[in-house]
Amino acid sequence: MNLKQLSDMLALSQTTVSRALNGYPEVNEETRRRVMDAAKRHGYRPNPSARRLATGKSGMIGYVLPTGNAVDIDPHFVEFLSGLGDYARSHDLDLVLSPADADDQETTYRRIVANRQVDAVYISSPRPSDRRLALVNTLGIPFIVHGRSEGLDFDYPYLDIDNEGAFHEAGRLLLQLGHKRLALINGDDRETFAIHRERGVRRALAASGLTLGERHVCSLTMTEENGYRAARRLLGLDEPPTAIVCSSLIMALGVVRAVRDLGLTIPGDLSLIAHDDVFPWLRPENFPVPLSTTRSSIRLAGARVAERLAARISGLEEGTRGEVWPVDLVVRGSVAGAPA
Amino acid sequence: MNLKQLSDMLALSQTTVSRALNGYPEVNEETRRRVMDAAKRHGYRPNPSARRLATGKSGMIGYVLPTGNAVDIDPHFVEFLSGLGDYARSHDLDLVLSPADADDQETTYRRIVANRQVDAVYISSPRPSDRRLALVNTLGIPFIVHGRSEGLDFDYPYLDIDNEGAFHEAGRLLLQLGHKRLALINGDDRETFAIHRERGVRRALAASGLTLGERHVCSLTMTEENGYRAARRLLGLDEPPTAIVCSSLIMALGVVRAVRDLGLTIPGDLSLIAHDDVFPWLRPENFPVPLSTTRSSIRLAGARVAERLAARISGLEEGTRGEVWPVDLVVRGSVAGAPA
DNA sequence: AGAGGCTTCCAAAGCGCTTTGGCTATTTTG
DNA sequence: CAAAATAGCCAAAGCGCTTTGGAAGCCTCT
Repeated sequence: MNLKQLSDMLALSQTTVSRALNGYPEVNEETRRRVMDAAKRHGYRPNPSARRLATGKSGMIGYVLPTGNAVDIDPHFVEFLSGLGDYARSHDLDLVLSPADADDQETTYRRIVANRQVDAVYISSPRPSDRRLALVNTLGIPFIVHGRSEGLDFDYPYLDIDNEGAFHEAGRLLLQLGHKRLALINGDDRETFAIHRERGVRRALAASGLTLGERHVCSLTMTEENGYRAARRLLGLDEPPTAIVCSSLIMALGVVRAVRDLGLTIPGDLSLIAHDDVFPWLRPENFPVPLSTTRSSIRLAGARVAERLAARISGLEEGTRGEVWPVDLVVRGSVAGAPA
Repeated sequence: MNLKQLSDMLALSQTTVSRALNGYPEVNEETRRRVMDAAKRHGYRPNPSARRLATGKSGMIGYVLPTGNAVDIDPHFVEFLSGLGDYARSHDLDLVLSPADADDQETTYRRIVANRQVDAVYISSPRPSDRRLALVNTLGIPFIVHGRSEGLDFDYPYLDIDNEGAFHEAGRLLLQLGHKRLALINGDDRETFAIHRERGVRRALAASGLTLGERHVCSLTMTEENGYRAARRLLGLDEPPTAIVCSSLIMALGVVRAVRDLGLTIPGDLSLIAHDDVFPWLRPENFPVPLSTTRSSIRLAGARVAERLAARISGLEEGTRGEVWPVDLVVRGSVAGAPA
């Protein structure tokens, strides 16, 4: 059932039927009802390929997926996707993932924009002066950044959480508990979120006249193994930290294992706070010692990004508003006063 | 730069240019070279919307993503996606995720097929008599199933691992070590993979004249918390198991925690074998006691599924071949002889 | 009563590609 | 050597939609 058949059936022109269906004003309400009724009865659905060719709009949002043998998509992605899907489902949006060589994403961005394959894109894990942002900005496709960049000479729309604030709070709490030697086990410090977190911890320390020693900060991809290694290294220092702030629950697993291996205890010998993105399959309250966390649902962020993308596509959102979500600090058993 | 401009520039018809580019035989090789050369020089890329409208082919593969508030996409998905992306990237395939209400995926399948939005789809986490398979089979779109169904009256192409064989081996090893009371912590037993795994364990026990008691098998979604709960329950039984086979590394984390909570040890009091899908961020050799596993890379499966989908799209693969990968049993410190 | 303005509809021109059917040389065949 | 086959190219007809530029009919003013 295509437009021609439907309009023949109604003894109307394709023009009128098309307009009736798309809500244009220049059609009699009575006629519109007839058309919409017939369309529904016959299960008419406009062919998206044709519509796309005519309008240049695809009804899809895009994501360039960095791939490569050395590239692992991290598990945060899937949670974000859950949220995105929640919203997209109820708004008939599809998501197209365009795999790209991690070292050359530009070609792919150019392709999907030139081909009008998607109406909008989102970008995640941005870095300072991220070239992708400059690119999509000049390409002129609607986009939203999940996270933030820095050092760019233009504004852009984003959704981020207050990473600096969260880790500042975490640091402050530990200092209040009398800890003097903090350490930070961070994610990849080329990404802005990691930079912000480090900044937050440093700011907390500075307020107490302390600093974060170079040897007291680790930046690694967020695996259990890296958490373990970082903790072993930190706890093997001459002046080991009495408290650790950690960027990921998965790394925290490794930290806990390292502490055990060394015969130490949490929070007796070490206080631990980690960031929790809220995975359904790994919850901080279920750690051997319930884990204090800075908590922010990445899934909700996914839904919100989808919502804003949809708004931008339909022209409801304009400008370059940045949205920053506060982060909860949830105190559980893994923190205590500094050991004497 | 579109086809018309390019053909004008070459003083050829659109027909000839199109054919030259698409490798049709009725064009002089000399001409073809000229055309391809000019196309490359001017960066001509056929507009996919137009091509799709004309041919009905989209160059994309589809996946219907079950979503909903109660639905979590599990982290396996992202690893599978990594593999899929690896292959897709080098073959200019995009993946479109169509979010659907988990309880009504049929509508979405029908839509993407009717609209010719994708050239092929894959289906994951199949169940016995899975209606999705019957559906896509009758809809006539090329597809591959990751996993297997059962009880269907038609054949279909799939890629699966030998879940039954793997868990049979795991069970057999434990029996050889003198264990008499095995337990199974499984995934959702509505899914075929879980059924196969249980079958494998039962078969191993049966060969020794033993059985798997009802109370010795748990079927739960694969979270750390569920692993913990299952283990607590099992180890609290009158005749607790001396060995557990577990369907997931994430659940195994919970098992390990439960064992610790109870003051027991692995492998002294309990032997443990888990299935490892090979996540980069959680490795069995890094468990407090290195974990024995049945191991199969879900990422490689993703790449293979993409490869076969591409082959089916281009007509290189036909029929209903099922492909079953063997699974390695990797023995590490978490198994030992049964306690006296 | 004629000009101007709405309302409501339509024919036809794209959008950029593929594919059908045909045409002209050139080569092969009986 | 005429007939048939082949190679190489082209014009034009789709694919199914949106949108432009009217046009007819009916009011409303002045």
